[in-house]
Amino acid sequence: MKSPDKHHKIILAATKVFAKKGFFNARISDIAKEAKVADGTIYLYFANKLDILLSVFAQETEKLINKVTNLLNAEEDVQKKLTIFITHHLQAMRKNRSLAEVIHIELRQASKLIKEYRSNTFSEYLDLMAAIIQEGQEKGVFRPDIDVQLAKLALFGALDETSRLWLARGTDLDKAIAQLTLLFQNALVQQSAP
Amino acid sequence: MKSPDKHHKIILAATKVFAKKGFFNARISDIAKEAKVADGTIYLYFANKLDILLSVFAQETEKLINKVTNLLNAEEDVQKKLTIFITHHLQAMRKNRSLAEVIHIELRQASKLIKEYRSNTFSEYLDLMAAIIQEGQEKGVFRPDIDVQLAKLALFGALDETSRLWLARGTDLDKAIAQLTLLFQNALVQQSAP
Amino acid sequence: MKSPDKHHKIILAATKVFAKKGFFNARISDIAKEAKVADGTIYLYFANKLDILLSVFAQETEKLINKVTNLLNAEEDVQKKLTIFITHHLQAMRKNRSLAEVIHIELRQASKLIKEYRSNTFSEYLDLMAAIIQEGQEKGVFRPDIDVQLAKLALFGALDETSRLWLARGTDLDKAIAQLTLLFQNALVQQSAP
Amino acid sequence: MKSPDKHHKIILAATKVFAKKGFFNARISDIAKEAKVADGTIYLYFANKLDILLSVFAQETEKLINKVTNLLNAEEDVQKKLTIFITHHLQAMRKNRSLAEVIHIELRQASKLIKEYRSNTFSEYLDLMAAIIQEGQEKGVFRPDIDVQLAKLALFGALDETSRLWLARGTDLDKAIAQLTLLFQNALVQQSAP
DNA sequence: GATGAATGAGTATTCATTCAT
DNA sequence: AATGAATGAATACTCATTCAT
Repeated sequence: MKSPDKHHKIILAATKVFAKKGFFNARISDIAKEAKVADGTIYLYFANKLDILLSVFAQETEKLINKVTNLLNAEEDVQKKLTIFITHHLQAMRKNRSLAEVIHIELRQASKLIKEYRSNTFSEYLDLMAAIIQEGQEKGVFRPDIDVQLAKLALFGALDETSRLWLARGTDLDKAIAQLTLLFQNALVQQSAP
Repeated sequence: MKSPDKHHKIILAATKVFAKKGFFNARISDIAKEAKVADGTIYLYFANKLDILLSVFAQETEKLINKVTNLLNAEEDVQKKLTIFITHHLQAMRKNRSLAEVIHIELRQASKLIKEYRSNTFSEYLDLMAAIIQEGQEKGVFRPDIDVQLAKLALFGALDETSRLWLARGTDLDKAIAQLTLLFQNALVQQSAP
Repeated sequence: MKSPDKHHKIILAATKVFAKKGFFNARISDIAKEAKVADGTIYLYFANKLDILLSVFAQETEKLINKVTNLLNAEEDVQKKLTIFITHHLQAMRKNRSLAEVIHIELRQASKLIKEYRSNTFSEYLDLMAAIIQEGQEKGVFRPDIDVQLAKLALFGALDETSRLWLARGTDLDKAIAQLTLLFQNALVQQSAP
Repeated sequence: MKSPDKHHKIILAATKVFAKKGFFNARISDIAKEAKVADGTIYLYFANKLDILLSVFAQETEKLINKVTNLLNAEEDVQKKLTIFITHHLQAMRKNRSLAEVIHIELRQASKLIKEYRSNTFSEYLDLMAAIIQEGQEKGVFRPDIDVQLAKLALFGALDETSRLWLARGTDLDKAIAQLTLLFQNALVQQSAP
């Protein structure tokens, strides 16, 4: 029976190697060495190189979803929920730099290879944002004239670009969290009647 | 003397091929065939494969800068300038789909290879946004508590993510233009005193 | 574990192919086919094409040294030692035509690539000649006014040129052995006092 | 009409480049640049790359023959003739280092390509040695039991090996001239009857 | 004659994947 | 299950030669 332990070791190693070298420049043997298994062993757990990337991504996304869902469920206030999402996303990137690299660089890199690259799991993650915005609109807290899907997209784009700059230049993430929160609260919150 | 015409033909062909296949999966011979020159001819004009990508990117970015600068100079109102930038960027992507692909996929794809990839030229482009925001703040039209660099980043991220979705799903770009304008005007514009 | 057998098969094949085509005109795939392995397999055993040539040369030189050293150790008379060296060298070339080609054509061919091409191992081989000459001088058999290094050089040049002609024209090697022996005995042996 | 001047410039340039890089590593464009002509111009004077090498070699050999023939004709004594040949050969190498490289490295390098590489002209040069030896035998000065062709070969091999060492290590050529003269006089001269 | 831009055949080397052990 | 030696397809780049100007 395939060992879940080995499967995990390979995922971890692959995340590291993909983050460091990029999908195309990563070698199977790099991953094997990092995971301390033989090259051939990898093919007992994954169909091919792309499959490894997809698995890495799916698994990490799953974790993100679970974590942030819990946080959101514990909160009533939609404005605070928005803050929570922004905060958690960027903190998660900071906590797992390799994941950050994999998400916003490698995923795009392989996008030509993956038909449905922003697949179910990742869409679910993005939809957590959509749900917050919609809830805000329904509660009359967020402006009703903003398209939910567009806002979701814009927010994710902003988050992603922010984490890219952090990766590249080591900019201040805490400041970014505060600023993005401010920016999107401004953008979304309904002006209270005088 | 090397023909500028051929240089141009190769750039065009490369943009097309990179957009279609991605940098790593593009073959020099694909580009040569598309440009209707011999493989070797490419090396009379470019040092290597990466150099082609860089040249494509630099040239197209230059065009973007020139075009949008002209449009912005002809406008006084900062809010309208913001609208102009958003509108022009997405329309330029629509007009040159290959460029769109190259910008937001290929550039990241090769980012591991290019140290300063988002270098000079592209930074200049992004700084056009920063200039608008700053001008707005100075004129008292935009909120002063928003960090210019952060806002620039967020806006570009939103634009980029939007064009990505358009590339992937063919979403409605005109609606996106309207919505992003609305969203960022909300986010940035100072609430007038009652 | 890499098979020593395969290493050997590749060396043999390379010797043959280099001898037949020359270093620059030999193709890795020629060697692979001759050795009945895949092209890639060669790179499990050798770093690159030049490394193959060097390995071939080093190994064959080693064999020459071992064989002729044994023969020389079994002989006391220096004049006979000289004869033994000349004889063995040319007979070895005759026995292994490919080696002959590699030694005096390929080695020079690649000499621009190899800094210390006539390095260690081959120098050792040449020094066997020097040792004989020196011993002859010390025993008062060979003329003392001849420079050992020069004589060594001249003798090797003569042997090498002889084997070249044999390769090119198939001249009579046995006659050459007799004649070279005669020539160098004349050249080196001290005239006995009347 | 083809300019003899340009032909000469190319020969000179080729000698230099072949000597420096070796035949296979020399580029036509290197030679063209060195000769200050266009690449294509070379093909107005030579059929192909190998033809250049052959022409270089033939022309330089011709010069050697003419020069040494004059010197030999001015001398009666065969022993002195032998000395003259040895001296002139090594001095010529010293005077034209590039020629030396071309003769003993490049020629062998291309030997697989040239069927009759040691062609007529070069054979003529070698036969000057044979003629000296034969004359010596006929005059009763040189030993009659030495085969003329073999002796010629041995002498050339010794000269060639000597110039190789000079090229590689910068050894003392004057000493080499003296020693080789001594060695081959010993080898060839008939012991005077008591 | 002279040029040099254009050509395109040619090849060492890499690396994902397989499979005998 | 695990190994890692073996495979061989795949490709960026070079350079001798040509030929339109």
